[in-house]
Amino acid sequence: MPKSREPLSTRRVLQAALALADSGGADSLSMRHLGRELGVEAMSLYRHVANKEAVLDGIVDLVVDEIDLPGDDGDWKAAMRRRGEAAHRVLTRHPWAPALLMSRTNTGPAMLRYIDFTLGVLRGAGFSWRLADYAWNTMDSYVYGFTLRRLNFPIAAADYADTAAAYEYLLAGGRYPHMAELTRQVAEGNHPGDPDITFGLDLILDGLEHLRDREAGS
Amino acid sequence: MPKSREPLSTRRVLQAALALADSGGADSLSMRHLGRELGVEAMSLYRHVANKEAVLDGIVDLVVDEIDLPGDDGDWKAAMRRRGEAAHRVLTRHPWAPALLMSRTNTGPAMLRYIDFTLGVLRGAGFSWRLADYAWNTMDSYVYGFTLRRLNFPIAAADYADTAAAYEYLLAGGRYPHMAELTRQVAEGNHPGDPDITFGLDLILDGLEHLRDREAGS
DNA sequence: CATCCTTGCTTACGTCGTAAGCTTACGCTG
DNA sequence: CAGCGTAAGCTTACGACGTAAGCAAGGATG
Repeated sequence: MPKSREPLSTRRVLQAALALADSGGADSLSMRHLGRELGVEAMSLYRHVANKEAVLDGIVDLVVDEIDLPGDDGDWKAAMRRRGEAAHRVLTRHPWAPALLMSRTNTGPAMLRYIDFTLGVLRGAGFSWRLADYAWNTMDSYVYGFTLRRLNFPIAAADYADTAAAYEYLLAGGRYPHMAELTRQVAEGNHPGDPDITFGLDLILDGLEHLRDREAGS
Repeated sequence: MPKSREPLSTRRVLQAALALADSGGADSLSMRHLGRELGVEAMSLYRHVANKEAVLDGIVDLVVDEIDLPGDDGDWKAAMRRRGEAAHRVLTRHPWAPALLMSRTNTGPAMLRYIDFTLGVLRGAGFSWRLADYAWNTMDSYVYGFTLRRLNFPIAAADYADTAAAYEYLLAGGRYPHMAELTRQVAEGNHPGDPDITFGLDLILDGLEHLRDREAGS
């Protein structure tokens, strides 16, 4: 047994915090728990981290840093779609992250790099500054919003059809006729029900392309 | 002073909780604080409400119930746009609400009514069940996502241009060239910067119309 | 009048973030 | 090598939090 353990550092604290959130969700990330995980008292963490807010900011930026930025090979739409899918994938790996990402102002280096890359792709594709700004805002609102909703969807994707049938009691009263019918369509297998992020992604990208071309033409 | 105050009720508890969240944000909504506001001990609330989760579910549904459903006058796009704008407006009035709305499964009556209405509009406009389902999911992911991000935007809309200039130190190092240039454009007044929900709303609605027509044609 | 049920109160437990001050041990200077 | 400053971690403590368990009072019902 090592009598003097490896010393703490901001980096080590944040990595442990990330692991803790991944394994037990955001609720299990307390300063006391985090200290225990590092073999240290809670108050010792404050030597390396201003407060819990700083820990949350830090691990969000660690997550954003995991998002791969595709190379810009000239096809801006493909690059943007891959970027959105990568973000969705990473955020799904860290289910506690989207809520934090959206409800705080994040100006960590990974986030800035990520936004800068996106603006670069759009500008390279001929978007005006105004349109590029609106474009990435729309994209990200959708991607984060979709991911957060998706993670809290009550039903695991696998047995969606089964569960939809079980929910039918809610809809039996005839008060929500369209929802009832939609549920029936899903239960009967006529429609997968489980939404996929690429639907909205392509929809938005096609729309953006159209706006860019119209702006250029006028 | 009335010796016997008006008795509590689930309704009264939820309304007080809503008022409390509106006035002090989600953090100020604790069972103890809520009891104090009603002239009652915290534990007394549990006669009328299962636990705090139920309170949160309840006030979210109260907020959703404030969203006006436009009459469906045959113009589905206008109805959907008004619906999105109304949701955005209501959620902006209750800034604590979007995070709760997105990160929990809400099956309150107001929410169900709201979704049912939306499905009705889309079905009435000739969307297939599959496309209608994807459509409202995309719309809502964007509307809630946009609203939540917008609420946490660091800069009040009014003085965006001024503040953008102040942020420039962050971008001076040349590490984020596109962000720096975008900030400059905003600071110089060439582009408002402040995003507006209708941009993405119209973008999505136009895309949906296109998909519907293509599906009908094939 | 006796009973029960509803409503609200009291007390208590284990958790949380963190302020304030203390101890320990390492590295530098003289 | 002695002395000391400083950094790292520890201890204690405070005022929140959600809520389990049981109690008290008062009105309704037999």
